[in-house]
Amino acid sequence: MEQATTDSGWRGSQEGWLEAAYEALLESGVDSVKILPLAKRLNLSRTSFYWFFKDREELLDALIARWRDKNTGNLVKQSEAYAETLAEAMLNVFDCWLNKDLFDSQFEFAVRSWALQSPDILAEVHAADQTRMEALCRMFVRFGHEEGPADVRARTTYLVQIGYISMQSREDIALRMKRIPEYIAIYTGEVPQQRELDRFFARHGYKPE
Amino acid sequence: MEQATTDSGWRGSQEGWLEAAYEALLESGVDSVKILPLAKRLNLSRTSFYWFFKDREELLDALIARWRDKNTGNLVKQSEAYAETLAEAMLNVFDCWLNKDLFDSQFEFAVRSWALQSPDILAEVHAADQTRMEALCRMFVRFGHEEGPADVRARTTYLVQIGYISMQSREDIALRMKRIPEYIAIYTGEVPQQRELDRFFARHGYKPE
DNA sequence: AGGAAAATGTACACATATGTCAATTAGCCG
DNA sequence: CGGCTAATTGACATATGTGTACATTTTCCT
Repeated sequence: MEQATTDSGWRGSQEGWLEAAYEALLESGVDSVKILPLAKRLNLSRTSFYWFFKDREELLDALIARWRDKNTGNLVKQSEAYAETLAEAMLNVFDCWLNKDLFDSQFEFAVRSWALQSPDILAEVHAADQTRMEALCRMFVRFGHEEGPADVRARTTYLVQIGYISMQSREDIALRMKRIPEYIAIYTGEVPQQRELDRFFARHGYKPE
Repeated sequence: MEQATTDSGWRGSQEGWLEAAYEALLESGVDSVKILPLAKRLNLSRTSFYWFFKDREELLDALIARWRDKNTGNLVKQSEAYAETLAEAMLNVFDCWLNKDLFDSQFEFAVRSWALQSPDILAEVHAADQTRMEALCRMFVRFGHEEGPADVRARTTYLVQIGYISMQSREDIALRMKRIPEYIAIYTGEVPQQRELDRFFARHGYKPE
C-alpha cells in the first residue's frame, strides 16, 4: 500500500529529506541541494536517501511542486479578496509581502535563480509570472481602470515586489510599514483612507507610534 | 614588465578565460563557471588556466570587478544627465534599460543569483543597490520632490527594473516602447511631453507606427 | 517471539572537479 | 639558428559528488 504520511518511529522520511532540501535551497541555491550534505545535516547515511526518492532529480521535482502550490495560489486569492476600494484591495495583496504563510519570498528568489540553469524551471517561473500578473490586472479592471493602464499598474505592483525580493534586503518592519501608504498611492493612483490603513496595520500586528 | 594586453600569437589569454567565464555565468550561473568546461570551450588544456590566474577564485573576482565597473557607473551617470523636466530625466535613466552598453541585465541577474550562495557577493550587491537608489533619489529631489516621496519613487523605479530583470522575460521592443509613457507617468507623477518621447524613441532607433 | 517490510549502512564503481609539478612546445629577438 | 621565456600540456594527488548491490538493523504486526 502507498504508505500513510504518519511518522513511524523512523528517523528519515520523504518529508524530512524534502524539508532539508528546502532549507539548503533557500540558504545557498539549488547547487547546494546535494544528497551528501543533506545526509550530514540529517545525520543519516547518504544512501538511505534512495529509499525515499528515485534520484536527486525526483527530489528537485518535489521542491518545485512545493513552490508552485504555495506562492502563486495565495497571491491570486489575495488579489480577488473582497474590498470596497482599490486601495483596500491593494492592501489585501500587500498581505502577501508581509506574511510568510501567504508568500515565501526567499523560496521565490531561490527558484528564480535556479531558473538560470534550467529551462524547465524557467518555464515554470514564466507561467507563474503570467498567472499572477493577470490576476493583478483583473483587480485593477474590477475597480474601473482601462485594460492598458491596468496592465502597466499590475506589472508595476508585481515587479516592484519581485525586485524587492531580488534585493534580498531585510529592512525592518517599521520602515516598510511607513512606506506602505506611498506605495499604495503610486500603484493605485488613489490615497488610502486612514481606516483602511489601520485595518491593515492591525492585522499585521503593527502599531504606528 | 606587466605584459601588454596585446594578443601575442598564443591561443589563451587572461581576457579569453574571463570572457568564457562571463558567458558561462550568464548562461547558467556561477556554478557552471568551472575551469574544466571552460577549457573545453576554449579548446585549451585545463591546466593552462593556472598560467593566467592563481586559482578559480581569482577568476571569479575578476568577473565581479567587471560587473561592478559597468552597471552601477552608467546608471548613476544617466540619473545625473541633463534634463529640463523630471520626465525627461527619467527617460535618460530608461536608456539604461534599453541599451546593453549602459546596463547589462543578464549580467545583473546572474550576479544577484550568485549572491545567494556567497556573502561577499551579497555585500557587493547591496552596496550597488544603495548607490544606485541614492542616485535616483537625488534625481527626484533635484526636480522638487520631498525627500520621503523621492525615496519611495526612486525605489519604485529601481525595483521595477530589478524585478523585470528577474523575470528574465524577453518581451519585444515595440511592446516595451508602448508602455514607456505609462511607466513614466506612474513613476514621476507627470505625463511626458510628446517631443521628449520622440527624442527618446529616436535615440533608440524606434519609430512608433 | 518471529517474520516481513521499512529503513539504514557498507562497499564499490564511476564521474567531475580542483590544484601542483615537471616536462614540453611555440613564438620571438638577437 | 640558438636561446630565452611565455604558454601549454599530461601525470599525479585529492576532494566531492552520484548511484547500485548487498548486508544489516529496526520497527511493526500477528
